[in-house]
Amino acid sequence: MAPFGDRRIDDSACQQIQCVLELIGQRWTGAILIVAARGARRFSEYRTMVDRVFDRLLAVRLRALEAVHLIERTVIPSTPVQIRYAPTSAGVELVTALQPLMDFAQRHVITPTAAPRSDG
Amino acid sequence: MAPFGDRRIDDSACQQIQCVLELIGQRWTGAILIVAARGARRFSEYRTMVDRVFDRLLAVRLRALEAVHLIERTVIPSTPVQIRYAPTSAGVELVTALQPLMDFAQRHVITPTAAPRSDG
DNA sequence: CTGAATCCAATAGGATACTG
DNA sequence: CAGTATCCTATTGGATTCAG
Repeated sequence: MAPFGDRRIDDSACQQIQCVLELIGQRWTGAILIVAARGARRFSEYRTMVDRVFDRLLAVRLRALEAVHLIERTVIPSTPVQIRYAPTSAGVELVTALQPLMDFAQRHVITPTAAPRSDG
Repeated sequence: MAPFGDRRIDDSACQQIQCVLELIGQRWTGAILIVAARGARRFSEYRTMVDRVFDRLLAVRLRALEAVHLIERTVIPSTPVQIRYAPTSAGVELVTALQPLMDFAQRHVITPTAAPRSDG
Protein backbone atom coordinates (compact mmCIF):
# COMPACT_ATOMS: atom_id res chain seq x y z
CA MET A 1 0.00 0.00 0.00
CA ALA A 2 1.23 3.49 0.64
CA PRO A 3 4.92 3.36 1.37
CA PHE A 4 4.67 6.50 3.38
CA GLY A 5 7.99 6.76 5.08
CA ASP A 6 10.01 9.64 6.38
CA ARG A 7 8.57 12.91 5.32
CA ARG A 8 5.62 13.36 3.05
CA ILE A 9 2.59 15.39 3.35
CA ASP A 10 3.18 17.59 6.24
CA ASP A 11 3.57 15.46 9.23
CA SER A 12 1.14 13.38 11.18
CA ALA A 13 -2.31 12.43 10.19
CA CYS A 14 -2.33 12.43 6.42
CA GLN A 15 -0.46 9.24 5.85
CA GLN A 16 -2.56 7.49 8.44
CA ILE A 17 -5.80 8.45 6.85
CA GLN A 18 -4.53 7.64 3.41
CA CYS A 19 -3.87 4.11 4.61
CA VAL A 20 -7.41 3.82 5.88
CA LEU A 21 -8.79 5.33 2.71
CA GLU A 22 -6.82 2.99 0.52
CA LEU A 23 -8.11 0.06 2.51
CA ILE A 24 -11.79 0.88 2.56
CA GLY A 25 -11.56 2.48 -0.86
CA GLN A 26 -10.97 -0.89 -2.40
CA ARG A 27 -13.94 -2.15 -4.26
CA TRP A 28 -16.77 -3.32 -1.98
CA THR A 29 -14.69 -2.92 1.16
CA GLY A 30 -16.43 0.11 2.54
CA ALA A 31 -19.78 -1.41 1.71
CA ILE A 32 -18.84 -4.65 3.42
CA LEU A 33 -17.87 -2.82 6.56
CA ILE A 34 -21.10 -0.89 6.55
CA VAL A 35 -23.30 -3.94 6.20
CA ALA A 36 -21.26 -5.51 8.95
CA ALA A 37 -22.14 -2.61 11.18
CA ARG A 38 -25.74 -3.01 10.10
CA GLY A 39 -25.84 -6.54 11.34
CA ALA A 40 -24.59 -8.84 8.61
CA ARG A 41 -22.85 -11.86 10.09
CA ARG A 42 -22.68 -14.84 7.81
CA PHE A 43 -20.79 -15.13 4.57
CA SER A 44 -23.95 -15.56 2.56
CA GLU A 45 -25.50 -12.53 4.19
CA TYR A 46 -22.64 -10.38 3.02
CA ARG A 47 -22.84 -11.93 -0.40
CA THR A 48 -26.52 -11.12 -0.61
CA MET A 49 -26.31 -7.59 0.70
CA VAL A 50 -23.31 -6.56 -1.26
CA ASP A 51 -24.80 -7.64 -4.48
CA ARG A 52 -22.47 -8.54 -7.31
CA VAL A 53 -19.47 -9.22 -5.17
CA PHE A 54 -17.97 -12.56 -6.04
CA ASP A 55 -17.06 -15.16 -3.49
CA ARG A 56 -13.38 -14.85 -4.06
CA LEU A 57 -13.29 -11.12 -3.63
CA LEU A 58 -15.62 -11.21 -0.65
CA ALA A 59 -13.33 -13.69 1.02
CA VAL A 60 -10.31 -11.53 0.26
CA ARG A 61 -12.03 -8.43 1.64
CA LEU A 62 -13.19 -10.13 4.80
CA ARG A 63 -9.69 -11.46 5.38
CA ALA A 64 -8.23 -8.01 4.82
CA LEU A 65 -10.64 -6.47 7.30
CA GLU A 66 -9.90 -9.23 9.74
CA ALA A 67 -6.17 -8.69 9.36
CA VAL A 68 -6.47 -5.10 10.54
CA HIS A 69 -8.92 -6.03 13.27
CA LEU A 70 -11.91 -4.23 11.92
CA ILE A 71 -13.84 -7.46 11.64
CA GLU A 72 -13.63 -10.55 13.78
CA ARG A 73 -14.06 -14.04 12.42
CA THR A 74 -15.57 -16.67 14.65
CA VAL A 75 -16.16 -20.33 13.92
CA ILE A 76 -19.32 -21.62 15.50
CA PRO A 77 -19.19 -25.41 15.85
CA SER A 78 -22.58 -26.52 14.62
CA THR A 79 -23.73 -28.72 11.80
CA PRO A 80 -22.85 -27.48 9.39
CA VAL A 81 -20.22 -25.19 10.80
CA GLN A 82 -21.18 -21.57 10.87
CA ILE A 83 -18.76 -18.76 10.35
CA ARG A 84 -19.53 -15.41 11.81
CA TYR A 85 -18.00 -12.13 10.75
CA ALA A 86 -18.76 -9.38 13.17
CA PRO A 87 -17.32 -5.89 13.30
CA THR A 88 -14.94 -5.21 16.15
CA SER A 89 -15.40 -2.13 18.26
CA ALA A 90 -12.88 -0.43 16.01
CA GLY A 91 -14.92 -1.48 13.02
CA VAL A 92 -18.03 0.07 14.47
CA GLU A 93 -16.08 3.17 15.32
CA LEU A 94 -14.86 3.41 11.75
CA VAL A 95 -18.35 3.15 10.33
CA THR A 96 -19.46 5.81 12.75
CA ALA A 97 -16.64 8.02 11.58
CA LEU A 98 -17.86 7.39 8.07
CA GLN A 99 -21.22 8.96 8.70
CA PRO A 100 -20.35 12.56 7.74
CA LEU A 101 -18.85 11.19 4.56
CA MET A 102 -22.05 9.33 3.82
CA ASP A 103 -24.00 12.52 4.29
CA PHE A 104 -21.62 14.24 1.94
CA ALA A 105 -21.98 11.46 -0.62
CA GLN A 106 -25.70 11.93 -0.64
CA ARG A 107 -25.48 15.66 -1.12
CA HIS A 108 -22.84 15.45 -3.85
CA VAL A 109 -23.20 12.47 -6.10
CA ILE A 110 -19.88 11.51 -7.60
CA THR A 111 -20.35 9.68 -10.86
CA PRO A 112 -17.78 6.92 -11.17
CA THR A 113 -17.28 7.48 -14.86
CA ALA A 114 -16.57 11.15 -14.36
CA ALA A 115 -13.31 10.37 -12.71
CA PRO A 116 -10.49 9.31 -15.01
CA ARG A 117 -8.24 6.74 -13.48
CA SER A 118 -4.60 6.22 -14.13
CA ASP A 119 -3.68 5.76 -17.76
CA GLY A 120 -5.82 6.77 -20.58
CA MET B 1 -29.32 4.75 8.26
CA ALA B 2 -32.00 2.30 7.29
CA PRO B 3 -32.13 -0.80 9.42
CA PHE B 4 -30.61 -3.86 7.91
CA GLY B 5 -32.82 -6.32 6.22
CA ASP B 6 -34.84 -5.34 3.23
CA ARG B 7 -32.49 -4.02 0.63
CA ARG B 8 -29.21 -4.69 -1.02
CA ILE B 9 -26.51 -2.27 -0.33
CA ASP B 10 -26.47 -1.13 -3.93
CA ASP B 11 -29.90 0.35 -3.55
CA SER B 12 -28.96 2.60 -0.69
CA ALA B 13 -26.60 5.39 0.05
CA CYS B 14 -23.80 2.89 0.36
CA GLN B 15 -23.10 2.82 -3.32
CA GLN B 16 -22.68 6.56 -3.20
CA ILE B 17 -20.17 6.48 -0.43
CA GLN B 18 -18.35 3.62 -2.04
CA CYS B 19 -17.87 5.81 -5.10
CA VAL B 20 -16.41 8.54 -2.98
CA LEU B 21 -14.24 6.08 -1.11
CA GLU B 22 -12.93 4.52 -4.29
CA LEU B 23 -12.08 7.95 -5.60
CA ILE B 24 -10.23 9.33 -2.62
CA GLY B 25 -8.92 5.90 -1.75
CA GLN B 26 -6.76 5.95 -4.83
CA ARG B 27 -3.16 6.50 -4.04
CA TRP B 28 -2.36 10.05 -2.97
CA THR B 29 -5.82 11.30 -3.80
CA GLY B 30 -7.04 11.79 -0.26
CA ALA B 31 -3.75 13.38 0.67
CA ILE B 32 -3.92 15.72 -2.30
CA LEU B 33 -7.36 16.84 -1.33
CA ILE B 34 -6.28 17.44 2.23
CA VAL B 35 -3.28 19.54 1.30
CA ALA B 36 -5.55 21.44 -1.06
CA ALA B 37 -7.82 22.26 1.85
CA ARG B 38 -4.75 23.25 3.80
CA GLY B 39 -3.80 25.82 1.26
CA ALA B 40 -1.77 24.21 -1.49
CA ARG B 41 -2.40 25.89 -4.83
CA ARG B 42 0.35 25.39 -7.39
CA PHE B 43 1.39 22.15 -9.01
CA SER B 44 4.82 22.27 -7.45
CA GLU B 45 3.32 22.89 -4.04
CA TYR B 46 1.32 19.71 -4.29
CA ARG B 47 4.35 17.88 -5.57
CA THR B 48 6.37 19.06 -2.62
CA MET B 49 3.76 18.43 0.01
CA VAL B 50 2.73 15.05 -1.25
CA ASP B 51 6.25 13.84 -1.49
CA ARG B 52 7.02 10.95 -3.84
CA VAL B 53 4.06 11.48 -6.06
CA PHE B 54 5.19 11.60 -9.65
CA ASP B 55 4.21 14.31 -12.06
CA ARG B 56 2.10 12.07 -14.17
CA LEU B 57 0.12 10.68 -11.30
CA LEU B 58 -0.30 14.06 -9.69
CA ALA B 59 -1.66 15.41 -12.94
CA VAL B 60 -4.01 12.46 -13.25
CA ARG B 61 -5.23 12.90 -9.69
CA LEU B 62 -5.77 16.61 -10.07
CA ARG B 63 -7.70 16.04 -13.25
CA ALA B 64 -9.82 13.39 -11.59
CA LEU B 65 -10.62 15.70 -8.72
CA GLU B 66 -11.36 18.47 -11.15
CA ALA B 67 -13.67 16.22 -13.15
CA VAL B 68 -15.88 15.66 -10.13
CA HIS B 69 -15.68 19.28 -9.10
CA LEU B 70 -13.81 18.83 -5.91
CA ILE B 71 -10.96 20.95 -7.18
CA GLU B 72 -11.02 23.88 -9.52
CA ARG B 73 -8.29 24.58 -12.02
CA THR B 74 -7.56 28.16 -12.94
CA VAL B 75 -5.05 29.47 -15.42
CA ILE B 76 -3.47 32.69 -14.33
CA PRO B 77 -2.01 34.55 -17.31
CA SER B 78 1.40 35.61 -16.13
CA THR B 79 4.89 34.88 -17.33
CA PRO B 80 5.27 32.07 -17.09
CA VAL B 81 1.68 31.01 -16.85
CA GLN B 82 0.60 29.93 -13.42
CA ILE B 83 -1.89 27.20 -12.80
CA ARG B 84 -3.86 27.23 -9.63
CA TYR B 85 -5.66 24.27 -8.13
CA ALA B 86 -8.02 25.25 -5.38
CA PRO B 87 -10.60 23.12 -3.63
CA THR B 88 -14.19 23.92 -4.47
CA SER B 89 -16.68 24.36 -1.67
CA ALA B 90 -17.60 20.72 -2.13
CA GLY B 91 -13.94 19.84 -1.81
CA VAL B 92 -13.67 21.70 1.46
CA GLU B 93 -16.85 20.05 2.64
CA LEU B 94 -15.42 16.67 1.83
CA VAL B 95 -12.26 17.30 3.77
CA THR B 96 -14.37 18.48 6.67
CA ALA B 97 -16.38 15.30 6.47
CA LEU B 98 -13.09 13.45 6.56
CA GLN B 99 -12.17 14.79 9.96
CA PRO B 100 -13.74 12.07 12.09
CA LEU B 101 -12.00 9.54 9.91
CA MET B 102 -8.70 11.29 10.51
CA ASP B 103 -9.30 11.13 14.21
CA PHE B 104 -10.04 7.46 13.87
CA ALA B 105 -6.90 6.91 11.84
CA GLN B 106 -4.83 8.41 14.59
CA ARG B 107 -6.41 6.30 17.27
CA HIS B 108 -6.16 3.06 15.29
CA VAL B 109 -3.11 2.80 13.12
CA ILE B 110 -3.74 0.50 10.20
CA THR B 111 -0.53 -1.11 9.09
CA PRO B 112 -0.45 -1.20 5.31
CA THR B 113 1.27 -4.56 5.09
CA ALA B 114 -1.30 -6.17 7.32
CA ALA B 115 -3.95 -5.96 4.66
CA PRO B 116 -3.76 -8.52 1.86
CA ARG B 117 -4.95 -7.29 -1.49
CA SER B 118 -6.52 -9.24 -4.26
CA ASP B 119 -4.69 -12.30 -5.50
CA GLY B 120 -2.21 -14.02 -3.35
C1' DC C 1 7.08 25.66 -14.27
C1' DT C 2 3.35 22.64 -15.83
C1' DG C 3 2.33 19.15 -17.52
C1' DA C 4 1.69 15.30 -21.74
C1' DA C 5 3.40 10.91 -23.91
C1' DT C 6 5.14 6.69 -23.49
C1' DC C 7 6.63 2.30 -21.70
C1' DC C 8 6.49 -1.24 -18.39
C1' DA C 9 5.66 -4.03 -14.00
C1' DA C 10 2.55 -5.04 -10.57
C1' DT C 11 -1.84 -5.41 -8.78
C1' DA C 12 -6.85 -5.64 -8.75
C1' DG C 13 -10.66 -7.82 -9.89
C1' DG C 14 -14.28 -10.53 -12.90
C1' DA C 15 -15.80 -15.09 -13.84
C1' DT C 16 -16.09 -19.95 -13.51
C1' DA C 17 -15.28 -24.37 -11.53
C1' DC C 18 -14.51 -27.12 -7.69
C1' DT C 19 -14.38 -28.90 -2.63
C1' DG C 20 -15.20 -30.34 2.51
C1' DC D 1 -22.73 -23.20 3.64
C1' DA D 2 -18.25 -21.26 3.18
C1' DG D 3 -15.05 -20.91 0.92
C1' DT D 4 -10.51 -22.15 -2.59
C1' DA D 5 -8.22 -22.66 -7.14
C1' DT D 6 -7.51 -21.08 -11.42
C1' DC D 7 -7.42 -18.25 -15.37
C1' DC D 8 -7.33 -14.14 -17.62
C1' DT D 9 -8.09 -9.16 -18.53
C1' DA D 10 -8.26 -4.40 -16.99
C1' DT D 11 -6.48 -1.03 -14.18
C1' DT D 12 -2.82 1.17 -11.43
C1' DG D 13 0.97 3.30 -10.69
C1' DG D 14 6.32 3.89 -11.17
C1' DA D 15 9.75 5.96 -13.94
C1' DT D 16 11.57 8.44 -17.71
C1' DT D 17 11.42 11.46 -21.50
C1' DC D 18 9.56 15.24 -24.16
C1' DA D 19 7.30 19.79 -24.87
C1' DG D 20 4.83 24.48 -24.51
